[in-house]
Amino acid sequence: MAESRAPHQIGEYADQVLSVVEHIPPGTVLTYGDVAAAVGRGGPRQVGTVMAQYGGAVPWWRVVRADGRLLPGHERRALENYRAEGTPLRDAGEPGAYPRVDMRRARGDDPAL
DNA sequence: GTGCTGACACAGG
DNA sequence: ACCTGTGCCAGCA
Repeated sequence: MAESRAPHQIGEYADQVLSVVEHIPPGTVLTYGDVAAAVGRGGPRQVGTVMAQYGGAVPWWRVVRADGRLLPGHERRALENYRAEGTPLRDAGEPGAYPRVDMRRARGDDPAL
């Protein structure tokens, strides 16, 4: 019963998702689907929803779309981190067009997958 | 109960 | 490279 009503306790699902993201080693990235698979529950959309709310507490830039696209509006922020971590990128060479993560090389080697 | 929305994935054009 | 539609799962009006 009476569990002290913690003001909005983070659901266990969100907790697991954040945990996985925290464990992504620098220089590598995972897709939303990968994280969902690692957690073993929900889908990429659920992961996205969780990240939208608590992403600020974890290295959100290490989670990208399956095509290696960066978050709309945060490309700049992500690039800064990738440059500092040495994350392999695919340069488009076109000005104005932001580069994308080279999934073939940057994808995390998480054994959960 | 129905429908829309969302930091997604994938196939087609 | 871009856009569109469909499938998926959960939350919310």
